[in-house]
Amino acid sequence: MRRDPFQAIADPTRRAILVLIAVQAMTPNAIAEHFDTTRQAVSKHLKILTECDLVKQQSQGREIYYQLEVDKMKEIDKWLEQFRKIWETRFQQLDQLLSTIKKQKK
Amino acid sequence: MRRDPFQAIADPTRRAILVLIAVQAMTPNAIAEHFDTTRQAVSKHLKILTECDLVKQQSQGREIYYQLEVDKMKEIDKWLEQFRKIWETRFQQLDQLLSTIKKQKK
DNA sequence: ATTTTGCGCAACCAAATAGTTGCACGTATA
DNA sequence: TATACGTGCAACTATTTGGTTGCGCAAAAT
Repeated sequence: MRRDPFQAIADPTRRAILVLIAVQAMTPNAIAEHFDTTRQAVSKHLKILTECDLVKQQSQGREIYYQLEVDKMKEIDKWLEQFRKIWETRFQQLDQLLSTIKKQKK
Repeated sequence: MRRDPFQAIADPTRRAILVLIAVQAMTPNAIAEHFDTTRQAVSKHLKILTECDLVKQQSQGREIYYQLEVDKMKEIDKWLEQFRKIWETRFQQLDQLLSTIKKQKK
């Protein structure tokens, strides 16, 4: 089974769940109340998110709180890094171009 | 049809294609040579990437060069932004904790 | 002790997806 | 002009995915 953070954040509901529990840990039921879906559906999403370490569980009595595991998000950020370099370079080039035009005007 | 950059980068082959053409624009055939897959499969991935504006085409004779559209990557980066804030805050907190311990040692 | 609540899990279903094969079309080359 | 090449696209298949329903189990409430 393919299970990586990229595949995990492909689903809009899962992205929303991540944003939601980033603020504070929540139970599946509490999460489900925020969306137009059932607890079981949320539970499945949480399972996927847990399997790729984007969230972690924390039992408290019969309730299970899910909270964001921010470290795994860095993996996505790390992959983006290489592209960030590109757009920063291009921005610099644009910047240089603009300042060249500016100088020519003077 | 769901078509957003998050869903696009969920596939490892598509991520590899993006990295590949980030360096320089390439034709579908040239891209396919880099992977253990057929041209048609690559073509399908390119279609998806094109549909969500992560790449753009540039015809040259009968060849079609595909190049990275770096701007759309920023959309993913923008979403990550909110989590980056979290891990930076946590790092600061850890940093403060460490310096507190350091002071106590003195 | 019995009922309710919160939960995970397995079975099932419809829709989406990755990949293959075959074809059509325009561009080069002979 | 005839042939080869580079490509997109449609049809088909196997697999995956998101969602639902219906369990069973353990903790809390009655």
